[in-house]
Amino acid sequence: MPAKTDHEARRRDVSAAVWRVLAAAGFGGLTLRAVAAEMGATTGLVTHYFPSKKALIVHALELAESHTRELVPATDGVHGLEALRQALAAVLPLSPEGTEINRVWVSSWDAALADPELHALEKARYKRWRSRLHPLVVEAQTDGSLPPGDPADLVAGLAAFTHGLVVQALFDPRAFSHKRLAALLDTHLDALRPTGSVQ
Amino acid sequence: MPAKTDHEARRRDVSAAVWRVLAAAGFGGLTLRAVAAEMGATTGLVTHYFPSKKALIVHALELAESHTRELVPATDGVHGLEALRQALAAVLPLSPEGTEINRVWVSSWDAALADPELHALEKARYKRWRSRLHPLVVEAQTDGSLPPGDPADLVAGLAAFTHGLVVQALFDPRAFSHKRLAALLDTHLDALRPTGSVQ
DNA sequence: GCGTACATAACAAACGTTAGGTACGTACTA
DNA sequence: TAGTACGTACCTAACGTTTGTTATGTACGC
Repeated sequence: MPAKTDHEARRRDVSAAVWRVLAAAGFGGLTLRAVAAEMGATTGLVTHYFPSKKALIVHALELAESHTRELVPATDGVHGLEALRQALAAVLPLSPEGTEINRVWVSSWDAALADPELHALEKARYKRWRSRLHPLVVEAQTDGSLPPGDPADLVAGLAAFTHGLVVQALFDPRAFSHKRLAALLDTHLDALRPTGSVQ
Repeated sequence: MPAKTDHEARRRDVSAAVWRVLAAAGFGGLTLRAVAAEMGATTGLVTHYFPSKKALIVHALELAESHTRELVPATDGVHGLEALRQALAAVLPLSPEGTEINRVWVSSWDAALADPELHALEKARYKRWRSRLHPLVVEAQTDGSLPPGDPADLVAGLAAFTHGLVVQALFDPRAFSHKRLAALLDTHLDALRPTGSVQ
């Protein structure tokens, strides 16, 4: 006995509203009432689709991850260092959507550090991100555009570099323009080139 | 007409309590009542020394910065890349205090991104950090242990790398042990050595 | 008639802030 | 030297909001 409304679609509407609230006010400003108001509805609707605020948060973070993945361009035909460069650039706040995602991401860390369950989810998310970068680094190493050594260390370093830039850019977008961010990433990757390697 | 109690000392006591609350519960868990309970006192005491919660937060962030500075070892007799290495290592969560500071720091970003005043303060704090690193980078460039180019770019990249490691380490301290964090920093600095440069 | 989809509304808890009250040391006056 | 006025240091208690959660009600398609 299915109802007329598309449950999954409506749930996505709620998620979208959650996303808009997060982008505007961060996790500290995420309340059921704010989400409801964003939809022009009441808290009853929100609780109807999400049993608790925690569930709302968890789902919002899953949304953030999938949004991030959507920004990564198709790497068809692109290989080695260039594929890695594109994968890292996709994380930088080079577009309004990218900025929005990163703002949500960074602001989630307060809650994620305080709540054990969110902490574990964030830890796993980081690990997934690194394992997506891993094969790209290995490929760049084999063609000589990245130095040898434990690829996991290189991945961690590149993830760190990228996310560190993200944070600085969020707080000072004027000093870290889109152009400069891209240039910083390029220069950095080039600087890592093994000694003797040429373009 | 000074009172018997040392106002400044008592204020520091309150700040210390704020700090302990932040380290344990993050900014999301920072409430006047939690601070008061941490001191075994009431909210009346807290408001007596800080006019508002905002003032409490601002002071806590100033505290975080000065704590960070205290961890930086004296660079007497140390120069060039080694001084830079020490300055960056001081920011890493290599000790319980370092972990505590970084936990507070990272968790402050949610509030700092949402509130314009805190945003400006955080932006300025980042700028101050970079300008403290700047002369060290220049020195390392002149002695050839860092490649030429705009030192500001190198500073931003190194700050990014370090803070990015901090975040990953906070979420996965087992995967990012003290030993590995130090090694990652060392390897990274060495990888940046200009082509042809030797130890 | 029954389950889904909401709105309405109330709940207790926790929040920042504010006001009033008490205790006590210092400073001034007689 | 005694007495009084005053400012500081807090506690107690309440204020009005806002929070997440929950119970109840209503409309409506199957």
